Amino acid sequence: MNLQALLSYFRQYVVLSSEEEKSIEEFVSYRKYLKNQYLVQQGDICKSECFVVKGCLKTFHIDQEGQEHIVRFAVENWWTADLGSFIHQKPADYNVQCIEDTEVIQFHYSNYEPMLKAIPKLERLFRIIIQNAYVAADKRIIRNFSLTAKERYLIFREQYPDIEQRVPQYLIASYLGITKEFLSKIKSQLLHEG
Amino acid sequence: MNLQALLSYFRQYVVLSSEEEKSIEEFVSYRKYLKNQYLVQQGDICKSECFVVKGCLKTFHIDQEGQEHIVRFAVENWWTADLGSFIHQKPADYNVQCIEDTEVIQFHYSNYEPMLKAIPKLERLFRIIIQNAYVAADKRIIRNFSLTAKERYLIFREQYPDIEQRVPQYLIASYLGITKEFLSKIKSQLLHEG
DNA sequence: CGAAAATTTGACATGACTCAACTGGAGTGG
DNA sequence: CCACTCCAGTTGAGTCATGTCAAATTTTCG
Repeated sequence: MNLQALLSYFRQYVVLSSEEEKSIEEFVSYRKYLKNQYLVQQGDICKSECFVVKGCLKTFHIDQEGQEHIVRFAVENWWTADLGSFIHQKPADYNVQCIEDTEVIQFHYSNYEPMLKAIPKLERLFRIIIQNAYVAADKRIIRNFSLTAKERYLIFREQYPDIEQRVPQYLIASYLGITKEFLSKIKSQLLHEG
Repeated sequence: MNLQALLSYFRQYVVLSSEEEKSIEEFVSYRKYLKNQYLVQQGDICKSECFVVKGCLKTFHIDQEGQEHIVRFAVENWWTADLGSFIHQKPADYNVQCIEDTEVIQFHYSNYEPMLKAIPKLERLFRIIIQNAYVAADKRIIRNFSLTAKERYLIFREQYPDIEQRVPQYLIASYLGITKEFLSKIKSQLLHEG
């Protein structure tokens, strides 16, 4: 099992001893998924939190009308799963599905508290990671209120140029909260301007 | 300085020894603000994270067009400030202002890491609190995409009946991402239905 | 090459916004 | 206790951003 990607990610936030690094291995597992496979299905209990080593996934919610809404994407070095479901072991609000063949390092719910107990520094690590995610989510809420679809698209393109290359346009439209048709019109408008 | 409100809030999440509880006192301060006073101003560096003992505040962002957007409200037993600004000591994206006379327990940035060092359990505490806030923010993003303004208003009313009583309607409209006029129309429509 | 998936385009519909006028308290002061 | 102002809320007419639906086109990939 190759945990290098995870360990170097961790090292950005906390200093781990080599025993601690070793011990992480006991709590996690390495797993490969194929394109279109699901890691989490809405309504199920989310059993594992996943760190993406390779690949690309989408997290989406299906509403009462049966419409899909992309909540976020995940690529290399991102976390994904349904955190709320994982933490509280309640039915998931979201689906998580591979857009490409994907490899993840995951830890199972039953290992979560034991791992935190064994390596308390990880409390800090996860606090920082979630903190950043929270701040970003808050900003996204404001952007969705105060910016037009076109402005949001331009920001997305700048912020995640890599993701734009890897995922189909209709998923990006959904992430931005607009229809695929309207995004198409925005793009053609941008072309005919400059 | 009366920290009971804060301590009983903490006890929901972690078990603290009486020494630890005592030690918290060294890191925090108690402060009163009057209605309309600001705790944070957009552009300034946010120096303190605040726990609301009594009162009500709004967090809002002013966009390029000069329009205000309510990000959230805070009442008793909630935290408020600009977390992103606090953590990274960068200019704040948000204003935080009292809607009522308010009393808070706050800890200064310079005490943040020392406090976490002195009482490592608080890493866990803050992880859990922020985790919950993050999960809630994510859900709000989805709601804003998949629900109409009327549906969002009904959910807000159910979720925060207390807040609806305490804050003027035009601020609630802004929180919901709609204009005050449109919220007024929604309400009259709800009246004429049942 | 052919079928399925993704994207584009156009006509029309609508939810929500803007602006401006009006209503109705809640002070305030004379 | 009336007159005045100020602020929040309401209402209506017209507009705009974005959505819906359906058809045409392009791309992807077995």
